[in-house]
Amino acid sequence: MYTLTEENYLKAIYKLSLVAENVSTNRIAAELTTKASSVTDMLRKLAEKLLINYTRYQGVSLTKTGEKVAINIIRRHRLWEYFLVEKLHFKWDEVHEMAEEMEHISSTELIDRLDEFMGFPTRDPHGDPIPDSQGNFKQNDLKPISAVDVNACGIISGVRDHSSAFLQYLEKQSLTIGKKITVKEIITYDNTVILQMDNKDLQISRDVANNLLIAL
Amino acid sequence: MYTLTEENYLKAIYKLSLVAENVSTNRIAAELTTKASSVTDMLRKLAEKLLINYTRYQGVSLTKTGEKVAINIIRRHRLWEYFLVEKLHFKWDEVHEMAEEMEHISSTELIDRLDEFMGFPTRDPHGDPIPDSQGNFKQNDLKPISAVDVNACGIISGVRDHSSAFLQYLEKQSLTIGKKITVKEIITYDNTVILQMDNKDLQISRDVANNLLIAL
DNA sequence: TTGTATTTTTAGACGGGTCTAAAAATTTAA
DNA sequence: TTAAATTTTTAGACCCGTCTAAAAATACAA
Repeated sequence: MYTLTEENYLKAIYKLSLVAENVSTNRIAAELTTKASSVTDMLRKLAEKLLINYTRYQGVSLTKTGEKVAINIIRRHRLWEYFLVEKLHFKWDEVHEMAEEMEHISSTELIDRLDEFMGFPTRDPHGDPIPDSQGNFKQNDLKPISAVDVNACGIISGVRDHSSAFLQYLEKQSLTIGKKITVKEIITYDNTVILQMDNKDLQISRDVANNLLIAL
Repeated sequence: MYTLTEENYLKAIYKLSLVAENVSTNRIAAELTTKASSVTDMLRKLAEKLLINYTRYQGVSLTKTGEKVAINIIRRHRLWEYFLVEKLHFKWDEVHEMAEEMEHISSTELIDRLDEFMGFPTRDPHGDPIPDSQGNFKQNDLKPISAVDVNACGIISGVRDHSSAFLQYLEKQSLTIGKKITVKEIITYDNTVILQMDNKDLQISRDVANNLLIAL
């Protein structure tokens, strides 16, 4: 239906749309580590196929169709990640690259059967919601630890950074999905955060606090 | 490691090598439904990468490396077919196209884990052997029903034609892998074969007899 | 063995996706 | 409000895999 490259552009635009209404050429180029000129070429192509709204110099947004396609790619990605972790016992920091390839397998019947096989999971191994076959899902309502008040208490429920370096660090500190934590103190000097978890204190840097999401 | 197209060429050459020592440009073109000139271009490229032995006008054969790559693609294809049938409950005539896409997922770790997850199966849903992680497998020693003597008796163990039309026909006639059959008679007029299976007689055409393999 | 048919290769072109370099539009700052 | 900086687009090129048309090599047949 769509080429691998088109799918990757749609996914990138969707992701960026979540943090900014209008997505710029340069943002897309950065996200896909490609050049702005390449992006412009592809935007023209996607606009022609009615997958995005695009006028020169004005940035882009997904059309209804484009959004549907993007959500479907994300569904496939997250279902395969779930499969890799739950069925093949990969660790949560090992699955991203593989899922990047697998998300382009086109059969919807396959994905629906996979979904059923795994019991219709609603969250992937990183806590991100898995859209159902209709594309419906509830967006996470989570906050980075860096944004909550002292004495706030919540459940670790997601990450903003999916890099294996970050995930491995979290794993090592046992800062995994489902853990209950309390924010004890925020050091004003460098925004280091002191957490309590399992009755122990734990220090995390500003960057980590920024990328670790909790449900209050 | 290799592009999708390179992998498809290697697989095609491997397949054709099983029935003819030296594989011609035209045979490959037919197998991949492309043009001879395109094949020539790709052969030069594969030869440069030391995956095939190629001299102009002389046809090609796989190098040791090329064969290893080809067998690995076949391993991936057959493991995914097994997965689709055994875990996701697809029918044996539905899985070929999906597996054609999935065989190009590159991670060997993934394939080895999948293999383990399914208990190291040795045959795919069509009876073809699945190479192990070292690339070892025993080639089937099967005969088409059209090539055995009257009164011969054996177990249906494979097919030569993997088209869904053929597989659906077999399914309908219950001529599936594992069934025990006896060749009762061969009509000399048109080589129709009369089989006995489950104490019932069954007629199959010359073409069907040619594409249905049994272990004696 | 010589001519014809077939197979294979070459030459040149095209589309998809990418790049660099330069031009155009937009934004920011003086 | 004009100049400078930044962003975006265009122009032209390249690589990959493909194609058509034509040339070259090989195989077949009289």
